[in-house]
Amino acid sequence: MTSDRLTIIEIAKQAGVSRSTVSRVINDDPNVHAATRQRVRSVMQKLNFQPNAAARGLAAGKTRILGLVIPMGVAALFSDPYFPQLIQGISAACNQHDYSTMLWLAEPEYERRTIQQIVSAGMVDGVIIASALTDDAVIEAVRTHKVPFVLIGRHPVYVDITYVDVDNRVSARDAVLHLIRLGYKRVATISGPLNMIGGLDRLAGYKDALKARGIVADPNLIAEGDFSEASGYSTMQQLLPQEPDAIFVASDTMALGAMRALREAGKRIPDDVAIVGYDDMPFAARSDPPLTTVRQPIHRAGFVGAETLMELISEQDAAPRRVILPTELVIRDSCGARVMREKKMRA
Amino acid sequence: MTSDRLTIIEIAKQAGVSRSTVSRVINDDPNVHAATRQRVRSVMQKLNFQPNAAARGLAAGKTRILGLVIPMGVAALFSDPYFPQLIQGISAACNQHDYSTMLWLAEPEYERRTIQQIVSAGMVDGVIIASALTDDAVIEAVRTHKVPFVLIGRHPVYVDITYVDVDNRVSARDAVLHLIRLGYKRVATISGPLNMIGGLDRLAGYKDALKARGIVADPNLIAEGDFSEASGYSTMQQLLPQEPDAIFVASDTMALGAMRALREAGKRIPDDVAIVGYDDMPFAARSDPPLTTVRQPIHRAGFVGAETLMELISEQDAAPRRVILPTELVIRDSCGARVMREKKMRA
DNA sequence: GCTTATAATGGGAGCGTTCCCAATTCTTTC
DNA sequence: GAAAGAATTGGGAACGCTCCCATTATAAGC
Repeated sequence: MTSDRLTIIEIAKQAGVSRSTVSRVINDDPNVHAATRQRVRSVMQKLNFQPNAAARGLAAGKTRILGLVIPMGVAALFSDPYFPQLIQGISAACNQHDYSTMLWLAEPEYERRTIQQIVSAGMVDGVIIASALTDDAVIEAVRTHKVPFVLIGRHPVYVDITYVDVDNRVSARDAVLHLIRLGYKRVATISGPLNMIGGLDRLAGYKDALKARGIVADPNLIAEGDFSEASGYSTMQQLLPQEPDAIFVASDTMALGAMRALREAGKRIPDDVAIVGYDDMPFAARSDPPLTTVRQPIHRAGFVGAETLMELISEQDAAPRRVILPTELVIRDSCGARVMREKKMRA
Repeated sequence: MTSDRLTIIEIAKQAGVSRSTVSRVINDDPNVHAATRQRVRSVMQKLNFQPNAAARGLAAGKTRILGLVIPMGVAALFSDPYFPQLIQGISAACNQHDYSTMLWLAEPEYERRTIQQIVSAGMVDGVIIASALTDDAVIEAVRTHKVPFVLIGRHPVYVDITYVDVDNRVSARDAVLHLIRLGYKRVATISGPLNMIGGLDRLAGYKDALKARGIVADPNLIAEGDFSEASGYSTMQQLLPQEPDAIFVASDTMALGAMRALREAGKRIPDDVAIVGYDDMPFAARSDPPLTTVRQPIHRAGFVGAETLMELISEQDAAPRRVILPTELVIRDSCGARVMREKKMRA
């Protein structure tokens, strides 16, 4: 029974070299003769050898694993395709750079243990924190433990943190300006949760737009949702008595809910109430009517976030980075722009 | 600078015991005096000690990490809430049992490397394979390498494999029988991809139902989709000339597409064409009209799958397990059952 | 051709745990 | 109160790799 685990030593033996040389080949050390490298490689290939991850991690102090932490405070996000897209981006970057992804959904009850594990068990070389609340405990923890990390979404307070984000504020402002330009007079908004930076920034953008046009923001036209369809629905109902003629909704999922409420109230979209969403989720193009929305590159954010984290890991004392990804206002039917243009052309 | 990493030895020193005893406490070995255990525990707590994962993994040969492998052949699944729910279930089980989750989205190009890594780098103690194609290479690999694994969804060929699934066939049959009982004469189906066991089984269930009622299946009323909204849409268009009066769609996401096609064709649901979906995704209850569908417990499947895998890991030579989770036909408006009942009551 | 620099290689010493066996300390029993 | 057994504890030897330094082979320079 020679079914011992395959180790670097066996490879060394078969290739006629030492442990060290095999290790060098594995780690792409340039100080190996080309012929030797080739020989070692082919032995590894032949035996289907894969170096033991735990041993490498222990010896080198690096695991080549990135942690993805998703605080589950806002479970709503998990019921739409936001996270799948983000995860795909991260995973693609990991595959490309020979990293793996560890996933932690931080449910509140387990959070303390989880956090400890993340920061001090040495399981991961760094972590990506997605859509954290503004006062997230995980951020605090990785910060004090000096674990490399990047946020998906900027941080409202700390300025020395690396993050990947879109310009929520400016893109929201532009979306609202689009509505104003189309002639709507009472533009309302359903914001995201205001304990998340994205929610906060998009609301600020909404206000910026009004101010830019000299319009005084009416607090009755502003309501807070939680990114879920249900909240879009109920919040829209609550807003209806204020008779808005247009509404900027901080996520497509909520926009769907809002449209459902409008439909039930007998309002036509965009004729009675125009609507603009945010995200450009796959379903936005297929809703009835198709939703005008702000497209943000979620997959790309995950990809870039992971790559940025890898850079942070390899450079010690790397300076914090801020990556802002571009957005795009996708004009479909729900904002009324098309209808109006057609009318104008007919006239 | 005594900023050396905190190890078991420091804990031992401060608690006045040996390495071994600390290790015993960490691993809940009963052979430790209660008082000693207490003392060690409090020192660990005070210093916020977390044993090094790589070292444990190396020494014990166990990582307490489960791998979740999602072959990305069917990317469609990733754009609806199926995976988020599944992942949440798995993650919840892991949290509860002190495991972590490693995530691999197996993109075809990287698959070989990824597979090797999964099976022979010792990163994980076992793997969960979700929605694999029927001839998946990953399954082959974990099988020959004797890595414990469970499938989400049964395997069409191997019978000695542990899996968690719902009874796709029977539940699909019941859904179709429901339509037949309501009096529909030309019941069509949009199946899932036929290289996935779920797609296969649900189609078989459809045929079972027809046969049970002595109806000869009309191949023109059967069309294959790929679980995506777009495929639901185009497949429905293709089916329309056959003039079905009801349709069983193998996923809610496809059902959404089918409804869009029907709407565009001027068909009323359920009056002109009744429709039944599968999954009971969150959006099914809110579609227009609300979708009658087969509810399957996705979150629970993930949870149970993870727990089952943990059992497999701890018992050597465990016998394969087959877990079948219950489904439920959720009757809403799209199948016409309510409308009919109301009509009947009025009469 | 001999010295010196340089490219390749080898081997010892960890990395932080667990596991096993031996040693010690309590208990129990007669 | 001594012997035997059980409960508790300690320490050496892995686990499979990387890292550093020493050594050997090769190339370059005069």
